[in-house]
Amino acid sequence: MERDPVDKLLDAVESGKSLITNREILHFTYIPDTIPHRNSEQEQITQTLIPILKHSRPSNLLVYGKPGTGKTLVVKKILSQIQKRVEKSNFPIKLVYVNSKEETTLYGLLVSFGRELGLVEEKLPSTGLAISEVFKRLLKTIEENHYNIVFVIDEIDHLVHLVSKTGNDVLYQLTRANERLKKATLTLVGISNDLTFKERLDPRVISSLGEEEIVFTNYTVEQLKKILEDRIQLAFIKGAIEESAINLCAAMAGREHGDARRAIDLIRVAGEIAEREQSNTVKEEHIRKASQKIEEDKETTALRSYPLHEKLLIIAVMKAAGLSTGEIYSAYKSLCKIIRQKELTQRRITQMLSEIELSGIITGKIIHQGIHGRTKKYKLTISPEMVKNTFKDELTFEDIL
DNA sequence: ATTCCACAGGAAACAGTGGTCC
DNA sequence: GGACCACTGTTTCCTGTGGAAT
Repeated sequence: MERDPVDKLLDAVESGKSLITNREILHFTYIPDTIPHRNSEQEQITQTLIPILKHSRPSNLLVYGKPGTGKTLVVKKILSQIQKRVEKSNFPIKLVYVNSKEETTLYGLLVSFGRELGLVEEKLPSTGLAISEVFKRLLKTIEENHYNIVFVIDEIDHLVHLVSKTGNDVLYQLTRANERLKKATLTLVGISNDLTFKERLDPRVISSLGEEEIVFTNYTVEQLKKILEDRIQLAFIKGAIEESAINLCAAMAGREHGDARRAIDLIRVAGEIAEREQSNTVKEEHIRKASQKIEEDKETTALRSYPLHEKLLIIAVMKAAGLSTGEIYSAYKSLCKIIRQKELTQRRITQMLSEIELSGIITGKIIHQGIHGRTKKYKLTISPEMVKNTFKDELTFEDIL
């Protein structure tokens, strides 16, 4: 009698033991008691913030570092420690943490700042007001409550990008807010992934925001390995991961500017794959598979999240691989005709192409063809099958794939 | 030495949405 | 109910460009 294949599989999975004992620890946001290899940075940051405890205004602070170097974790940890110290005193310190990437607009960023200060919808509506009005209300609340604010702006480079688009000088006003506050203070802590973003800043802002700067250097492969070992000890059963796998994992993450988040992600996914394959240990091949899976997942989510015309354009590039903008534009126009969509102008399409190029799904190369003009030739960096598979469920594209 | 192609990509303006305020 | 605001996605208009062809 042949056994049911599903049953067989389920039996096998049940009898195989789990390699991972605590998944929570395999997420980067899990904060261990100590953050490894960042003692000097922690000390520096604490130094600059100490004036708060002495009831005076500390320097504004800029923290730099590539993704996954632990910047945000360190800042959050220190601030919560400071807050604990002053909790019982009658000297209120308020910590406000805002991530610029989570807000699409400048307005939204200021509003979420206001919400943290306890301004409700009626006092600070989330649309409709002038930005200067929002600002006025924020300062009024701070002043009235005699708050001492530490305003942490994560990914401040993104904020600078937003500001430069609208031409508003909110950052400047923030850095000078103390001149308008009499019974309260405002300290800014900016966190940035981009070491060059200062160049795009108004020089008046740099002088006050960049009073103190702290750089988080990239983790070395050895440090990554130590971090991994710490987490593995907590999250995997003993001996579940082969030494060579840890080495490979640290090396792969180290190659990408020492990103600890990526290293931990890699080991987690590798563990899951190994479990599914009912392997007793996590081996090098699992790390490799994990790396590939993470890449592919990133690509499919990116593809899915594009709006209609961008998707059409990606399909057009797929069909007209290696062709010039003009040819891609005609391909796109005929696709529009088939699915009865109004086509956009060529100017908009060139813009979209460069936006998609930024995400890495397509690459473009400028070609000078003499009398045949200048153009940019695009091609997909991912496999056409990937595009087809991702889009095949969408009814709109039924006729064109 | 000029000309001239086929776009790239900047700047500005505009339409539409969803809101406040008085 | 009209003036005003922020913001997005778009169109319109424009200037610039490297090198094959002349």
